[in-house]
Amino acid sequence: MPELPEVETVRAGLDELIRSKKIKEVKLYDSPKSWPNDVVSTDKFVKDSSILKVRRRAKLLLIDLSSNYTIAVHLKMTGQLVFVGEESRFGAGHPTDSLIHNLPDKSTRVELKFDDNDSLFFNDQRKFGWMKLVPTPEVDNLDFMKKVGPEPLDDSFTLEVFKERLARRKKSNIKAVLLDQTVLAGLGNIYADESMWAAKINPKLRVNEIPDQKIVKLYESIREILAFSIQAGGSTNKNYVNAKGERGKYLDFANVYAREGLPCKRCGEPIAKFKHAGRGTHVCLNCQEVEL
DNA sequence: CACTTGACCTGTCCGC
DNA sequence: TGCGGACAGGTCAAGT
Repeated sequence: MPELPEVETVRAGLDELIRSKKIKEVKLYDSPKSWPNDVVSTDKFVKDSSILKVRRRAKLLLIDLSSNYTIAVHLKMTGQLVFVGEESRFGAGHPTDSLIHNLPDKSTRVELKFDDNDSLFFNDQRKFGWMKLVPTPEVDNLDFMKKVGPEPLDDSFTLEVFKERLARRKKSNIKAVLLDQTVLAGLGNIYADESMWAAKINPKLRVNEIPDQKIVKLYESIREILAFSIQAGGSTNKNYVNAKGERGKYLDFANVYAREGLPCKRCGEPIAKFKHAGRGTHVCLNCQEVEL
């Protein structure tokens, strides 16, 4: 999925598109057997309630309902939340770069139907994602919410906070640490690689092997890159789309992710890709001083 | 304990 | 064209 900028883009789009709409019906397209996650069913706390607002914490979307319940949605790798309204159904104003043409499709798991006949589709090709219904006051008590690290774009996320979080994992590999949601919320494979390139950090180093001045640069880079990507509507590599079914444009500006073999934008050496911390990892061997 | 690996699924792409 | 294997943006549980 979707990392922080993608989830935030979906959140902002959804909040605008579905806020105050009333849910008329919840339709499940997948049998519980093939999708054993905890699903929103035609529960009385969903049907006939209205959308109050759409929130985000880390990579989790929280759709607050007037019933005082919240639909929590995790998109994982391939989840999509796509709104289909009057305009997209009948062509006028249909986004030109929409990747979504006809819904429901093969990957549709859940449809929320609103009383004005607009719909919100939850699609998920790989079925890793989930939706669950939680009483709104209990959202903050979810294990996930208690464990997850700070929001990197919050004002309260200072350089000192970042250093504190990293200090918990001094001997660990920096890439694994950046991907660890309990250290810091929201980074995934794309933005971890992009941030380390910006700070000229070798992803193979342990946290305590990185000079302080590069940690400072990493802190700034993470915030700048995430903010920039939100402006660009996130990254679409394969599946990701926003709430209107449109692609994100961040990868047009990416420095390393999905650029294997292309020249580094700083030094011109070709970008390399290798497996590290269990993930495809993109670096400039020269700028980041990486030995394969 | 802390870190690494495999599993969850489906689709796509690459090499033979 | 067909088939097997590797890989894909995330997160757990299980194993070392």
